[in-house]
Formats: sequence, C-alpha cells, structure tokens
Amino acid sequence: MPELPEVESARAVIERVGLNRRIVDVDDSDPYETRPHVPGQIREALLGRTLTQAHRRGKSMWVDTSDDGPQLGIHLGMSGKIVIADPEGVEIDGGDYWERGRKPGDYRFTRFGLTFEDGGSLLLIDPRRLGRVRLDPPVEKLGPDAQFIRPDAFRALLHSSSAPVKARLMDQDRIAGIGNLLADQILWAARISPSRSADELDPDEVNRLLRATRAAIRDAIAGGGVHTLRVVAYRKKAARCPRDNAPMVQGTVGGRTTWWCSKEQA
DNA sequence: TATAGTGTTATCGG
DNA sequence: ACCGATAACACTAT
Repeated sequence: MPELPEVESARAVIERVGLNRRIVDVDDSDPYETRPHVPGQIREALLGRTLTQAHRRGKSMWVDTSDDGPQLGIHLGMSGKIVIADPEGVEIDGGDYWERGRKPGDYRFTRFGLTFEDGGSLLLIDPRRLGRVRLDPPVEKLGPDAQFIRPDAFRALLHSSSAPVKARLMDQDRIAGIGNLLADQILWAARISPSRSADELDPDEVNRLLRATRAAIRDAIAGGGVHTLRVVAYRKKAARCPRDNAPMVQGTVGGRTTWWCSKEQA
C-alpha cells in the first residue's frame, strides 16, 4: 500500500514493459476512479497512442503519450497497484513490493485498464478505490520529492510551522512522498517525537531527520516496500523498541495512527 | 458484526 | 487568506 517507494516501483513497471505499445482499448468505465472525467473521455484521448515515458513526484505518477497526447496521471491511493499482463492474461510484472494478501493474477479489483496492440494490458488494481486516474494531472502543487529534496529546502519546510513534525513531513504540498509508515520510521530512526513542533527542532535534529528520510526511502526501495522498514514490525500492541526495549506507544498525530518509542522519542 | 486502514481533499474553526 | 484538525470518501480484511 503505496508510499513513495511503492509508487517508484509502479513507475518502473510502466517503464519496463508499458512503453511504446499502441493502445487499442481503454477501460475507463469506473466513474469514481476516473473522476472528474466521465466514462469514455480518457478512452477517447488515448486510443491509438503509445505511452512514451513514466514520471513520478512523491506519490503521484504521470505518463507521457505519443503524438502530443495528454499526460495520463495515476495515483495509487491506499490500495492501488499497477500490473502488466500478457495477451493470455498472465501477470508478468507487478513491481517488486509486497501487497496485502493479493496473489498474482487476481484481477477482481481492476478499476482501469489499457489494452495494447499485442493483446497485453496495463491494469490498475485498487480494491478500495481511493486511487485515481486522470488526464493532465496537476502535479505542480506538490512539494519537492522527498527522495531528492535539498538540505536548505528541507530545513525551510520545518522552520516556519508549529505543527507536529510528523504532520509537516506528511504534507504533500511541502514535501512529496512521505506517508504514515515512512514518517514513523524516519522519526524513530532520528529519535524525535512525532508531536514535537516542527519549528522547535534544532539544527542537529533537522540533520538527523534528513538523513533518516533518505535512508528510509533508500531502504524501502531496496527492501521491497515500506512494510520492510525496521520499526514497522513494532507498530503493534505490547511491542518493545528494538533499540532499547522500552515500550512502543500509540497515539494520533497529524490525524494518523502513530507509534513511537516511549523512551527515545519522548 | 464492528472496526481499522501505508491517502487525499473538502470543510470547518481559529 | 493561512493554518491545522477533522470527516468523508469506498471497500476489504480481521
């Protein structure tokens, strides 16, 4: 369930096997997944074109299309996944991250699809339907990508807000790509309480946070998803911090369930 | 059966 | 207008 690392994996799937194949059919019949478009609108815009390049910023993806066509924007929401199937419908690439319970070839929750000339297809599978497909998505509102943000920009986004630092890290308009699990991992690794005011962090803490951000993203991409991050396994009742054995505690910060070490992140 | 959920956004109050 | 907190969205798995 996608944060920046999973979206990057999905982008890579499109780059590997989704490009330069003529689109001969489009299933955009789910009116919720494709809002505010109406069914048929995306189909009309894409028929006959090819995908030429896949981009990502934070958790948002968009794909360029041939012949000056529109960009195809894809957001995976809470449960979306991109899958490429061969002409027989056999899943040949779904990215390299874990996905809660789903088995390859389970297409029950397909919400959007492209069929290519050779019969292969690109599918958006999204049980919860909080993902979104749209033409020419507005991505300029997003903050800089969390994987590549520069130190001065990182410092600046924390500097001017009394909001809890976790809420600030998850604000996609200021830094794009960090979700609930990445945020918990970053704050745990940096030994900073999620509810600390962002503007009260000292320079050393800001440095620790930036280093932890880069490490968490790198580790999650290498490990196969945010669920592989160290602290994620300890986000549960009666768990103890794997560093100091103090109890892990739970609360709500920035509107999301949050777990932290009661000793090092006090 | 009731609840929680790895995301986004409209809405409300300050 | 800005900022932050909250509810709503749709649906499955536990």
